[in-house]
Amino acid sequence: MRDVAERAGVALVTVSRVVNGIGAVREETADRVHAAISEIGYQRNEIARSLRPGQNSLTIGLLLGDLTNPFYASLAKAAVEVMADAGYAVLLSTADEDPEVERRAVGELIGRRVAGLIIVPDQGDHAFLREVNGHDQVPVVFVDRPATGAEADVVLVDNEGGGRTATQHLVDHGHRRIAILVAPSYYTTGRRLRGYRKALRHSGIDVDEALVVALPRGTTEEASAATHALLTSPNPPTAIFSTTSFLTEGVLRASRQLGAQVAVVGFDDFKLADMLPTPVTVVTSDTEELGRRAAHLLLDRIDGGTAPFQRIVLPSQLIARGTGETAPR
Amino acid sequence: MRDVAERAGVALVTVSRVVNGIGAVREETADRVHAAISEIGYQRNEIARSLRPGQNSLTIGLLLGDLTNPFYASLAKAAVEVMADAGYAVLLSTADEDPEVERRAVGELIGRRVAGLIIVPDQGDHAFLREVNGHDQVPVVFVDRPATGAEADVVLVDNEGGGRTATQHLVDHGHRRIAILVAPSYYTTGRRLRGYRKALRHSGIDVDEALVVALPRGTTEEASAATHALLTSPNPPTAIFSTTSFLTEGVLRASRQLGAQVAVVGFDDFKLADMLPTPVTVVTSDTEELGRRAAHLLLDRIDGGTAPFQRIVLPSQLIARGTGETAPR
DNA sequence: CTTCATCATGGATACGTTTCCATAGCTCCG
DNA sequence: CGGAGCTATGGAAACGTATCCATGATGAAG
Repeated sequence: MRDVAERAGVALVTVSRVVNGIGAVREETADRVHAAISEIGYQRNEIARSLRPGQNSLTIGLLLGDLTNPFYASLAKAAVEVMADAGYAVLLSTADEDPEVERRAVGELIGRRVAGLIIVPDQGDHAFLREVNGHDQVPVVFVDRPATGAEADVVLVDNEGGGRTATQHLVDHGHRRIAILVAPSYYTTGRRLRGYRKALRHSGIDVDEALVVALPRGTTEEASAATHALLTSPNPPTAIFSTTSFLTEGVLRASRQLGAQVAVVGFDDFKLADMLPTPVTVVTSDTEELGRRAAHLLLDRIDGGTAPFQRIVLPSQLIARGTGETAPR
Repeated sequence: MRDVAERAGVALVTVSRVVNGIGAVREETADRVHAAISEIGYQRNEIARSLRPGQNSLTIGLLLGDLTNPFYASLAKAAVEVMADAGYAVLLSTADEDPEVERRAVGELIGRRVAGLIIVPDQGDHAFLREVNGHDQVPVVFVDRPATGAEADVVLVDNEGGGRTATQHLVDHGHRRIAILVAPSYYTTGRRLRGYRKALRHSGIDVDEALVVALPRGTTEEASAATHALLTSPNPPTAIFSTTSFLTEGVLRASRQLGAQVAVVGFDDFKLADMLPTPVTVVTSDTEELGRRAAHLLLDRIDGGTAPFQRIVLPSQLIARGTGETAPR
């Protein structure tokens, strides 16, 4: 900028004014400045700019899990879109369900003076946010799961309702022995399990705890193995509710391998679900909307919004495609 | 930092020294500073830090297309991983194949003084990089496609080789009338088409230009419609090479709808390809490796690497699963 | 005892902006 | 014709950090 000023024969202030289009500058002077700018190839330094008091960095931090998971990818897509429209850049950071990594990542982002944070929190305690967040607390929005030990806006999916819908759907098609696969470390699958229990109780069916299968890591392989075990057991279930798209994949692989005729409903839709030999029935919600809502919530906070913390719950809906509509046998 | 200094009763310099662990500071003094730091909740301001001369921002820009596309998602995942390990943060920006948006996005990133850029360029001219890039040219690495009008390192997939392999595979299984679906605006599909032509010529088969189908936008729907048209034509092909995973999906949908027995090989693998009624044969390459290589190339440049521009081509390989091995009929 | 090296600490400066305040010239009005 | 108000411009300060240089104290070596 100094070079530009020198070249145009004006003071720094004048260049600043021209660049920002603020204040009175004679047209001829402005032209000279513009000429100098394009000759030099000058571009305003946003970093120096954001250093000034009262000026935020126009950058937010987005902290989530493995982008290879379409759920996170849609989330990121939507958030980046909304933020870009609002003039914000997005610092992307991934913490694969590791509390320590997450903590450090938050520190890095705060250190870069992001104006806000969108976090998909893992199950660890998030009280650390208060300390690491420094004096002028940066606004935070949690997505997909609330965080323990920290108060903030949060955008969720109706996990319990979805779990109930999925289970009820199977009951409605005559199933009584319905297994559920859960990844215990996830908040979401816990709520889905609760919906499962409620649906069964509501239908007067006792929950057979042998059919509630906890998968420590929540991987496709675990789900596959668990399904195999369930279906080859003496008293197998006639239906399975898998609470994650990864788990659903495992269930499908195992049941195909066994040639079993088990009904399946999965939580979360996935690509090509309708193209499989038997199209897959799922309960789904609008992941991109999740990201958009979170982004807007964050923007409100950044703009000084002082309303009480919100808890937005997006609806989930069932898409019947085939695997969920087979009768027990 | 000033507050910390005041509270600890020392000068700014001393705090800086303690924070960075550089220079001689009496242990007792350092303890006092540390105490003040945690009392105040101080966190070093990376922005101010990067403002200093000679210090880069430890941030890079990643500019690519829709994250919902698994290809971009894996790329981003790998790049973020490598960069995080090297202590860099990643500014994520998406420009959906729109040259004007891309140009502005690059400007934004440069304005934020990224230390380097990883770009998946669209087909437009990239000479603008030179001007927008300012005086001290920020290093750039292109991924998946080279950019016209700009010299830089680039990491590619062996598109031509992959196209040739895919086509040859179909020829080897007895096919003579092989259609190809191409999105003309993409650099990649153009090279795959070239491989297709070479394979056919090599086998002494004349290319029937009616079987070379250009899809203006490259969407699944277009591919579906084109496949329908091909298969219901008087002289239909017995095999289809679809040059993109989106196109492959369209081909599969249309051929299933028609109940047609057409052989299919797709470029790029996709999830559940092995779970479809007839598992899908694809040519694939390691997308994450693409991102990793790009990241490392960029890090080398940021560290002042001055080697001539590299052009890395990753191999592609065929995975036979079923749709590519059916005989013509 | 003097000189010199070393240690611990501090002051000033620069990075690139923008905001606040100041100044000079001009116009308009009483 | 003098001052008020406006226009166009410029100077100085501040944001938070790290580096360069300086200073005083302490101890060691001669």
